[in-house]
Amino acid sequence: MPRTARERARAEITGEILTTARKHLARDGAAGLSLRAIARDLGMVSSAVYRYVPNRDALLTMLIVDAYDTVGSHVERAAAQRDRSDFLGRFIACCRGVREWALANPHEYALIYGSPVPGYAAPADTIGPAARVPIVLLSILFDQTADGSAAATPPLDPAVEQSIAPFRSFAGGQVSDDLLLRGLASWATLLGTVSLELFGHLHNVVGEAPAERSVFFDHQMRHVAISLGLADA
Amino acid sequence: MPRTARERARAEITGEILTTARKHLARDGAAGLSLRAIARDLGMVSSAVYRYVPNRDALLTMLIVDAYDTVGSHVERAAAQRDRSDFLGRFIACCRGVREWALANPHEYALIYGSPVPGYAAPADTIGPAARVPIVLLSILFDQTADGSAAATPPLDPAVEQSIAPFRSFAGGQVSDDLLLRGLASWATLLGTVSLELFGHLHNVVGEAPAERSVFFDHQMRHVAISLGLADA
DNA sequence: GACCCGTCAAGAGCAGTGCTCTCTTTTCTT
DNA sequence: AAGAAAAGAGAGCACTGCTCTTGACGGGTC
Repeated sequence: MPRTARERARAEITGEILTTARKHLARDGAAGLSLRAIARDLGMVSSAVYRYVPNRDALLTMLIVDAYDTVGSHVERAAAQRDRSDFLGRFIACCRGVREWALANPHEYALIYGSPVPGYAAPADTIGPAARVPIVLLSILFDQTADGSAAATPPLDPAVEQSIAPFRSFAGGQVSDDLLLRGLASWATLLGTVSLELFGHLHNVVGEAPAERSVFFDHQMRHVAISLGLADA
Repeated sequence: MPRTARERARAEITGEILTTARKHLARDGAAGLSLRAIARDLGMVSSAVYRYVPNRDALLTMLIVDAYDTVGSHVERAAAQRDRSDFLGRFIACCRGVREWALANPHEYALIYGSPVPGYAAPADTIGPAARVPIVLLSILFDQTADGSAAATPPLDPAVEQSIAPFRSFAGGQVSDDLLLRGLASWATLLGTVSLELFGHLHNVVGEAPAERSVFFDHQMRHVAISLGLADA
């Protein structure tokens, strides 16, 4: 925690810069994010901002971490409201949580799950926050496996098993390779479906009314849940 | 076709601008696309470019249409190499075609399937080219249905059926609603999987070696094919 | 064949951007 | 109180998209 007045002021101004940046991001998107505009909003000169933020990319990184954290906590909260043994309920809550947050914060979603900004490499401090949502999903597969309700695992091509070695070691061997692969497919379908909707690829495909979009999404996610063995067909 | 010398010159220069823009897009991405840089490459002054391209957004639109067309023709060609009755082969060829093109042209892929550029609304002339790949996929479901090998359609919630009314009318009623929904899920999984890989979300999840990535992708797409009834589990 | 109008290239210029450098002021520490 | 560290302010560089004006060239028309 900050002690001296200077440190307090520094933390405060840094916070204000971040808040303003978030506001600009929500309104104009990542590409429109301007350090000068932020400085103007805060009534300071552009060069002064550089005392707090090394450069534009660093600010973007902070916003990325922030976005991962907000969607992560949103999804964690949504999943926690269901009974732990209600695997299907947790899964659907999770999916809805991602979509709700994405619809409410489209630019933040685009920032983390859309095209990476060119010439920008995500630094290591994003990987922790980025893992929060996948971990919530993975925990369902954990519990499902521990519960004994996971489907019997079919034989897999060794090369396929080998390819997800990093993921298996992350999961600690508590989930079968087959289920891990299905989980990754679910993750891809979830993000794919949200991205299709958010990026405008469902025009003339799914009705525009929010209720239609919701019903469609829920149905698709239920379909995914079935393929995970979380629901009956 | 151009007739007068002036029109010929105009078409030629417009083509050169597009070619150079494509080159810059491939190297620097959409955000780094600069009319001035293109003008420099072509040995003309920046304002002269505006004789041929109304503004940066219009150039982006041309590149978007171009990207949709190249991936579309690439996938069409890949699918056409399989026997028409080989549904699974056509589907996998299609998926691989999308991924191959995406890996070879990451910025183009990001341009059309990643975050939309802020403040930019895709004009109507993109929807035709954008539909080419989905149409290839849809044609497999057409043939599968005509062939009688599509699974019997389970009863669906009327609200769900209603939500995909635009898509159903596009498909002309030749494919069951259930299969259309599964098809959309497949499309989402395909794009989701490619996006995860391309946008760096498979780090520490799937091995980095191209062979591992390929094996993983093929397995996931086979899983999708199963859910479409194109392959046995 | 002469003319004249439309098209084009070029340059200057405006407003904006990220970022750096220097200089001054403020604030904390000794 | 004096010195050091931090912060603010401003000028400046190189770049962007885009507009406007000026001058030159070419091609259809009288």
